Amino acid sequence: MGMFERDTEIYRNRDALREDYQPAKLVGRDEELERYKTALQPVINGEQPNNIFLYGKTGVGKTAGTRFLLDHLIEDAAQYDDIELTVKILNCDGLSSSYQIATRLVNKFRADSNQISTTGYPRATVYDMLWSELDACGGTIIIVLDEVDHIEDDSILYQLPRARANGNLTEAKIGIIGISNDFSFRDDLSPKVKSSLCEEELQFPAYDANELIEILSQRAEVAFHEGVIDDGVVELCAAYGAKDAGDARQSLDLLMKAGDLARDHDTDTITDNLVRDAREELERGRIREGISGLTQHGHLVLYALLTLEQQGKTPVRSRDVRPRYTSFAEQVGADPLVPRRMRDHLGELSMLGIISAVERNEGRRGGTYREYSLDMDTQMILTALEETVAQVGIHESVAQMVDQETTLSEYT
DNA sequence: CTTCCACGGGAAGTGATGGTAC
DNA sequence: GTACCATCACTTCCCGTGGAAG
Repeated sequence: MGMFERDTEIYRNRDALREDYQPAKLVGRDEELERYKTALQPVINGEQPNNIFLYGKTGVGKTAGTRFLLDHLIEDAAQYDDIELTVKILNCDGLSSSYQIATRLVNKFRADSNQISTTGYPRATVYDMLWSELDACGGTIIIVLDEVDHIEDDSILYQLPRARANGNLTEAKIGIIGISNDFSFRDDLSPKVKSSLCEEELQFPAYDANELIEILSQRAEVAFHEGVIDDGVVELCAAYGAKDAGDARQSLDLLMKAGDLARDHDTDTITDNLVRDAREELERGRIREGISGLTQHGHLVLYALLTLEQQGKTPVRSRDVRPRYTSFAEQVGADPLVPRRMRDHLGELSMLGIISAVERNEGRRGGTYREYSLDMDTQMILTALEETVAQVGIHESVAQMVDQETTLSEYT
């Protein structure tokens, strides 16, 4: 027996559950894709492409549908000698400024050996680089900006569609496809940008439970061997996805995680219980990821709330979190943040779903304030903190306190 | 009705960090 | 090296708000 041994194989093709898998047919998006196709038609006619704005909640097939159509568009455009089509897809997640978008776009057009740094240049320099890359590429260029709502300024969305009119480009014809799950993003755009970016608007509605079941069944059939999935598992995964705004991605992730758990445990069937375990596991991952992205003070605020929860002092308003937080900050030799900033951290934690906030208003007596409490199991948060945080001194004493379920008198 | 509270949101500014260009 | 440049976490300050108290 070697060191490695093949697992009991429940998967026929695990990739079919991945986000980037492209099934031959996209379920439940017929009308949307038909309209999308019409909006892309000018490309094949060799005309200036439409700018398209696509919106709909997460996991409703916006990105999948876009990739699907653009792959076909590239294929079909190849049959016409007079069309040189280039498609670049950029996910704007984690990029907050037009400057960042511009640097990434320049790099998309450049060879791996010739990439530019994402900081350091003046803004105008980066734009000039972008124009020369676009013109050097030439032909028809479609730029897909996925999660475009992450960009906090209009600049690139204003510049790109107008680059030709403003004389920055002479060769290339540019089409922008903006994808967003934030409905209000469109309304917040300046009128100038709105009119050019939103020439064609497409809306993808959420999947209903039946569509989710159909999608999951379609993928599961490819992904798993016969008889691996218990009755009701697909429906359960679909139900979780449907509850969270018709999100197919979430349902698929859940099914895949359940499959992975089954494989790890050397069992050959996926049961309802395994799906529930998978859900917990995914939740843990989400929390861990959220916590690892926090600053030192974010962690200290969370430790403060954690101990208060442990002592049964939650829900607690920010002014009562503060003394605990400042004492922790002093223990690790950090200057405590100003109250306003500490509240920002509390708000960030509740955005991440790690803690929950309830707004209260006692009018003239108490004004408006928020009461915070932990939204997750204390032990789970503590474990996540331990894995990602190097706040040794605090962590030890907090962990001990949680373990013994005693109240340490020095933190009152 | 007005008053008042503790907030949240936003603007402006600071100083550190990490980068380019000369 | 110097002169710039963008970005981040943060501070400071100010203004607007919901709703019970007066």
